Amino acid sequence: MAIRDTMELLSGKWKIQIIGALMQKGTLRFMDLLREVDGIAAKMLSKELQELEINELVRRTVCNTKPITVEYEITTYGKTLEKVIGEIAQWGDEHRKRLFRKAK
Amino acid sequence: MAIRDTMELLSGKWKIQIIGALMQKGTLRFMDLLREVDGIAAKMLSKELQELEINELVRRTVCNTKPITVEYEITTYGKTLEKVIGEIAQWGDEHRKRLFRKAK
DNA sequence: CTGGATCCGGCAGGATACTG
DNA sequence: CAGTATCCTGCCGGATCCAG
Repeated sequence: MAIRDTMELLSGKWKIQIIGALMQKGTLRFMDLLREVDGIAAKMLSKELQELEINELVRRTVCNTKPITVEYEITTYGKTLEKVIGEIAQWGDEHRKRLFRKAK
Repeated sequence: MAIRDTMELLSGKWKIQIIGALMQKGTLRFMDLLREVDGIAAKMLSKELQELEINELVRRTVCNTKPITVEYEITTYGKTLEKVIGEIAQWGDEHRKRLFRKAK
């Protein structure tokens, strides 16, 4: 089933959020992502980024600055996920509004 | 972040697939879902369905037949997820095609 | 700064058996 | 048929320390 394929690529607690951050902000360094994706640990960020890179959703570029910095950005292929993630974000947004309405 | 809200509701290995099945087929009984959602165990199906019911994405109806049967269906609120899940399924579909193209 | 190595606890989730 | 109870396991992911 197609849904399984998608969810497998996006498995893990953080991948969608990472992609979401990169989609919003464009190119980001490791440190930026660490700040942007709230609550993630360096090890997890590293691991999730590797998996995203393997699946060609994210491109990793090492800059020979001193000290080394690394930039991450969405690939053109990764950008095909934009619609999906956009929908997810939007739905969550309206879901929140709904909860707020019910609260009072 | 909105994405977190969405993914929390849809957390677990099976929820999206369950919703997907219900979206396609309409109302389904427990047994039907067990067959429809390939690979899921009864315990998991039961648990995920409960969580979906709590979040008002799915409605549970007990029919007093003999023996008892229970029907599940997407709520109108759950149907607002249609676009999201549709996008996921479609993307997975094209992702598969892409993999196939690269394979040869 | 960017990560790899290690250690570790919790819990998601599978198998099986049982109940109303 | 529609679950619940129980047990067991892997591995996800957090904390911490180390290295280039």
